[in-house]
Amino acid sequence: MSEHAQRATILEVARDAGVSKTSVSRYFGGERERLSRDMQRRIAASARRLGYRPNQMARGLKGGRSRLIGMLVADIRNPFSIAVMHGVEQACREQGLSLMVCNTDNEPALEREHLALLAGYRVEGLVINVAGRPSRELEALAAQGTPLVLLDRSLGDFEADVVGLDNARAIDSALDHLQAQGYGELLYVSEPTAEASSRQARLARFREQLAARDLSGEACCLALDGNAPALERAVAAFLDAPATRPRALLCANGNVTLAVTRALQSLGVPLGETGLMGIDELDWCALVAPGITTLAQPTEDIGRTAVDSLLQRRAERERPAPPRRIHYQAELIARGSTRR
Amino acid sequence: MSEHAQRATILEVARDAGVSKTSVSRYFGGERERLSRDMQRRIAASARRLGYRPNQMARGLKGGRSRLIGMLVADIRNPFSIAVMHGVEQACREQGLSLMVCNTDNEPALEREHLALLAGYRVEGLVINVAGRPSRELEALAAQGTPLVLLDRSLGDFEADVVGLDNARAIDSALDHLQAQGYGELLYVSEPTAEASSRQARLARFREQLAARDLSGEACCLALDGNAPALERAVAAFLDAPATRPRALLCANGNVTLAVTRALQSLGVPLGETGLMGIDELDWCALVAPGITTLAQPTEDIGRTAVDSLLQRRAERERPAPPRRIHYQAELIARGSTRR
DNA sequence: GCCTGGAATGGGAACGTTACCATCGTAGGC
DNA sequence: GCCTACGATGGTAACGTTCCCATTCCAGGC
Repeated sequence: MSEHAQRATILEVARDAGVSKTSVSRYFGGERERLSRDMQRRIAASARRLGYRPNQMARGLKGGRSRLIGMLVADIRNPFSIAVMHGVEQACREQGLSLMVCNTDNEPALEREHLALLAGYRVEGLVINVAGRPSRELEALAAQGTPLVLLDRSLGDFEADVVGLDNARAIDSALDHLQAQGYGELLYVSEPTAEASSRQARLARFREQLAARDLSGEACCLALDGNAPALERAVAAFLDAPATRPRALLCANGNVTLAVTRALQSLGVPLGETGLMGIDELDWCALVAPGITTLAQPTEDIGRTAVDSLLQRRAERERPAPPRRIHYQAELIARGSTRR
Repeated sequence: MSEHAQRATILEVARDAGVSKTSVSRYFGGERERLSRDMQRRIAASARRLGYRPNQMARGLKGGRSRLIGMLVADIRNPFSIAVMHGVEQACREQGLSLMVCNTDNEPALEREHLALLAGYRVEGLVINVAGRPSRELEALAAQGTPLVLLDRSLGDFEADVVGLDNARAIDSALDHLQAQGYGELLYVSEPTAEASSRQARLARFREQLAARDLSGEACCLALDGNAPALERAVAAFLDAPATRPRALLCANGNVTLAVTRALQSLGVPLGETGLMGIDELDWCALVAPGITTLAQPTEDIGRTAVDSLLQRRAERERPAPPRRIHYQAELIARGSTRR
């Protein structure tokens, strides 16, 4: 291993060990036990001495197995995405797979671009968490047989496995809790639902249950990026309207919880008297004022399950099993913000 | 593009367009302008119709250019890491590079494993943010000529470019601020410094300045993972000790700020009267009680600069330029936690 | 008219692996 | 003692690119 030595190749190792490159290939390709004790020792010694690492590019080319999993994240700064990604990463590592993470910043153009790149690397599976309709690229990948799993949101009528939260029951348990705590006038705050099925599911369930239960309230969808004033106005309007029962706000996800908490603080509204509750558990929910009640998603599990699902698809390859939908239950973490 | 069609190859496109594969290669390899108008049209049409994407594996193999950048992150759940990663990712995209992110969860074994994998993919550059001494793997990578850049922490006497915070001046401005606000008795809280140069630099500067200024105080280093009680005891001891001037806590990074805030809350200590300040700006610092004063790092810039540095190294290839060290200034965000 | 040169294109040999198909012993069944 | 079969090993042809070196064509200088 001199100064600017190129990486050693399988051929050099083979020569150095006095064996054929096939044997070296077998050694590193997981067929070690097929080799004699002696040969194993010699290969190990040579490889170690030369600092040999199998070239994954060559491997991927020849065998068609890139050992790569791609992940498309709509917003990498969302803690939920990070937590899921952590699960995905662990599962991949356990399987000897590497992960390529691409952040689309919610831009469809970036999404297509990244998808094209991942396709170029011939990823063996794709974990996807993006907005919008399925792009040409995605359809090509699917048609080509790349295992896909959608995180949190399904994609139009696109047929693929989905792993996420049981949104209906999550909303139900939120409402159960709020009702039990005596809140009767609700405002549900969400980001725009147009492009994300999970947001739609939550919103729909909220509306549905509002009618079914002894509750009144409304929902409000708005984009959060930078227009805090709009949100503040909406919250203020809700708080100023006449009401016969205690009021509470329900936030559709962590981003909303952050924005709403800011708005409430800016309006000087004390939490608890006015209820506040959010989907997604965040680091700081325990720290703000009386603590913010949340519904925690089992993020790591979701990530791991996504990878499992991918591998299963790959295993049953040509079999056209119907799309699986795996829904996890949220866990209620009650804190002061829903205690009057 | 039939149901389970394999991806088209360059040869198929060439045949379909009635040209040679060299021409197709040129078209996709960024030598488009060398081709006649007519040929460009024909290739574009065929490629589009067949859904052709250059196989990056083959590219990487032949040309030795993987178009891949690797990033090693010690703790992916640290918001600082995420923010930097976002910058890295943007810079990579602008350069047409893809990013492979590996999380080491602060485990040296995982670090080696991931490094080996990245080496296998022949990454063209490596952004590294990990603890500990340089591993064999890392040294091999470096010796082989892979451009490296260290994030936030330097690695023993390992020679490589470093991008991070100007730790000395960051501590100075923290102390300036605390002093100006009238605090005179300080507790500096850090995670163990053994394996991270930036932690060492901050701690050393703190101790040094304590002596140089009219301040008294001490420093306390402890592991945060799960032993909240220990931290709580340390904080309580500081608060109980007799003092002639107002007390303040200075947190070495975002993790510490989170843990200390929890400890203070659990002890029922009001912020402001007891000062609190942290390095790293976090989503929720404005939300907790009177707001927590922070020193914000220019995370995106740090990430982008890291990639720039990598590219520059690659450009000046065989030239043995001395290691560069780029240090950014932190920005003070004053809030209620340091107002008496 | 011939030679030079550059622009447009094509052919073939790598790149480092793996998969398939030999080849070689040698132990065991008859 | 011979044939079979299996276990251990090796040789070689792909995989899909890029890069180097032709080749062709035509414009322009002498």
